[in-house]
Amino acid sequence: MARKNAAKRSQPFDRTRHDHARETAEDYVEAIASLIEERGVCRGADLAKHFGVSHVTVTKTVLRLKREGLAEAAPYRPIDLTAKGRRMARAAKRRHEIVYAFLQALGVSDAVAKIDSEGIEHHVSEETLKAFQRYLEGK
Amino acid sequence: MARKNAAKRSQPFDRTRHDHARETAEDYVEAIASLIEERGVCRGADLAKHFGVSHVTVTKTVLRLKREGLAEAAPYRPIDLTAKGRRMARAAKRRHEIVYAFLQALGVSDAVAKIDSEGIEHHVSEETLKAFQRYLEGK
DNA sequence: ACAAATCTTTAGCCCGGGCTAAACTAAAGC
DNA sequence: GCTTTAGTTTAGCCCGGGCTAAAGATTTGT
Repeated sequence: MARKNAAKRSQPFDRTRHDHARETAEDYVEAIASLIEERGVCRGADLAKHFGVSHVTVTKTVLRLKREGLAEAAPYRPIDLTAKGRRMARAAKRRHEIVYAFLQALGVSDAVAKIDSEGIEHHVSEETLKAFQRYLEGK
Repeated sequence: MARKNAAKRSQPFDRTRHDHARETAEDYVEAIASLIEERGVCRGADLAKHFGVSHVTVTKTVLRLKREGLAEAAPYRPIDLTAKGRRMARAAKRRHEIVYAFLQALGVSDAVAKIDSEGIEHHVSEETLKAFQRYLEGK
């Protein structure tokens, strides 16, 4: 993903070039958490079905999550989240829910609100999220 | 970017796996159009500065845009958009402006609205955009 | 007109996230 | 217990979008 402007890059905390990887990680930990909640365990095949990608892609991505200390799994065993992964999952879920409820409150149909909220959730700052919440409360 | 669910993939028009590439293309044509408008021509170096990436990355991306019939440029010459590229740029700009105005109207600060709208614009459907416009008009 | 400065391209690398094919492990059925 | 079936991993490929280093083209200035 292209950085949006030069200013951002020259900041002290020069953002990683891999926003996209972060988004994927958020999607995965969120999905893993929800699958564990729903059916007790999360298997690679479940994730493959959930995201509509091949199981091989899932394996590779989960490998990265392990590398980054977000997930853990013994070979051929179900996937679990680390404390860090669970924290990220909770945060992502919260954002996701707020965005989804907000779009619905604005009059967007459920189906479209679902799709759009999945795309939007990774791009709303805390400030914007607060604005969404204000709207939700004030209506 | 991971596909969001299996359903979408099993649709007749199985969406391309490269949503991300489309977003980049939209950002680029939008930037190219705006640079041409501002200063008459758009050079690779301008884009590099605008996105905060190396000029080499710009060259590669512009090559892809040419391949896809969105941009055109003779070697060592300024970059121009094709009719198709201009159409995409107009559509992106419109979406961008609506999202930006909407966030501001919701009470988000200008700076944050600017950043968030850049991330969000690629993920709002026409239906959501309509809802944003309704809110803008009705307030 | 030529030298210097600026801009662009090419070559070659990295990683993320897709894929298929093939090998391997674990679970289920008999 | 052994075989089948289901799930997982490994190998090896593709493309997008980052990068640096080096080479080539254009513009500018004297």
